[in-house]
Amino acid sequence: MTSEVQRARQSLAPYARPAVAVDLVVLTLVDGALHVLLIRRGEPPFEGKLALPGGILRVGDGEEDQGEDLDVAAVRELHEETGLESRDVLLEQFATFGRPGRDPRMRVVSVAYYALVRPELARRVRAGGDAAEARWEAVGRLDASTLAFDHEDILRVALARMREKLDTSALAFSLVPERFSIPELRAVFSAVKGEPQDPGNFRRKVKRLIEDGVLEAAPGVRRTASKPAALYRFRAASPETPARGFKSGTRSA
Amino acid sequence: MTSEVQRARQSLAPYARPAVAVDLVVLTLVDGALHVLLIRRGEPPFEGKLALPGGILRVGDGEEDQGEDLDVAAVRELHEETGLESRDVLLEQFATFGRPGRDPRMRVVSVAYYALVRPELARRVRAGGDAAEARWEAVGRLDASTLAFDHEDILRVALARMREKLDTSALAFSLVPERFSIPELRAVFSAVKGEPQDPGNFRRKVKRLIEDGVLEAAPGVRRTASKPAALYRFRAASPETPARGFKSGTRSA
DNA sequence: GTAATAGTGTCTCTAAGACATTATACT
DNA sequence: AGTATAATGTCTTAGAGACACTATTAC
Repeated sequence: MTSEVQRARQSLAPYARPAVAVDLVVLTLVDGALHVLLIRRGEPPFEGKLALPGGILRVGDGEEDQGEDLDVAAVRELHEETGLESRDVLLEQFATFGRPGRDPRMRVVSVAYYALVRPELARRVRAGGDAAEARWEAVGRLDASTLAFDHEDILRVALARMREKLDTSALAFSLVPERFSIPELRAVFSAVKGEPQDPGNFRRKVKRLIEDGVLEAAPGVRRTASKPAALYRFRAASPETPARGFKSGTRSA
Repeated sequence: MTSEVQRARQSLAPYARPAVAVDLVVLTLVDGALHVLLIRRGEPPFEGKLALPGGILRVGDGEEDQGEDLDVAAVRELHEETGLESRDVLLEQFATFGRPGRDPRMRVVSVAYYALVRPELARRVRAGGDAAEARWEAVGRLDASTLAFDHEDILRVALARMREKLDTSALAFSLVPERFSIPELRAVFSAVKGEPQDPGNFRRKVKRLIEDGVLEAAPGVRRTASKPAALYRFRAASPETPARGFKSGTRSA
């Protein structure tokens, strides 16, 4: 047993290897509801079902050229399947899925990322992207067994992680336009948390972020069905004052 | 480009594959300080350096037999290298590391887990485990470049994730004895957060957990250098009343 | 004008932080 | 007796939640 472990670390080559893929949970907000980008599968397995976009990690020859980093693969797949650039989205690894049998063809370990897309960029995806069959589906409307593989699990874990981080990171600002109104930001919180947010209380929370320098007023107004709303923007990280999201810093004097 | 992606999903076989490993950040508390289990490497690369325990994922033949799940591999490695059983520890996947070149021999993608070990079990590790060279090292004393591969990164990410979850999960209860005193639990918080916790305020927080049924009084006392402390235990999850950690539920009436 | 919603203000309650104080053990 | 620390209590402040209310726009 000891020798087995030691041999494993000494010489990795003789072991059978799984395929390693990168899968993407690409999310955006459409009309106040979370939507996920899905692709209709054209071949078995799961032919005709919807699946998360993704692809195989490039590993080069594995020795001299060890290939691309996981994050690079995620960026590449995102670009290939949506036309989006990495600077346009928040792309973050959140979990890895490797249950035997999750792909009936062979053992596949999938490193999963979520990609948060601003609403104004989401419209371009079908036109610009490579994947002609890509489509946005409302997360709430997906019933069990519409997704291929274990992609329903992956989606669920992505949403759970986002819920955890929503209040303590700058995540929400990647789901609104670069210049956004407070009601728009509130819609993100309502959608991700799955319950409406009180307008007054939410506004107060955002106002604190402005006082703390996390957000700043932006020119223009957002026209709505009634009274227009003022705009704000997320203040980019600077070396002295690193970017913070909700609650990520002390609010001392 | 489109066809490339489609071919990838249709036929995974022709792609070169990385090795997939499971690495473990095994942590415990010794004298109020976090310690991580490390193994002295006996062969290149990084001969003589300390490394996280871990091993290669078993994938079977990859077709008929697709091998073991990632979590199973983590449990197996933990047992092989420490003798610990999965029921004794909190084992949780937290991130995956795949930078090209992180292992000079070949492309290796490592799925990383942290394993939290109760102090009373930690002492058994050297005697019981397979890895005779395993040793506990104080996390605070590790200086850069003592660890092999990118294991310093892995350790850092593990600790960061634990800090995030400490207040919102039951994680802390896996680093104290099954029956623990409030000061012992406070030591866990102090060690993970890296700053001392106020005794009075911390006690008040724990008392709320007792009122809420998360913890319950346990028989006996913990003897200390001065006044003995009362003991408590974490109430196991039940179907009706799922287990909660710090703050993981509403504290309503 | 009316409807809708942006934006403000108020009241209550919970919890965190910074302590001071008391109680009970070990030496 | 003296020391250490478990355990309790007090005061202040920040923030969440539940509202009522006002202001400004589109129609």
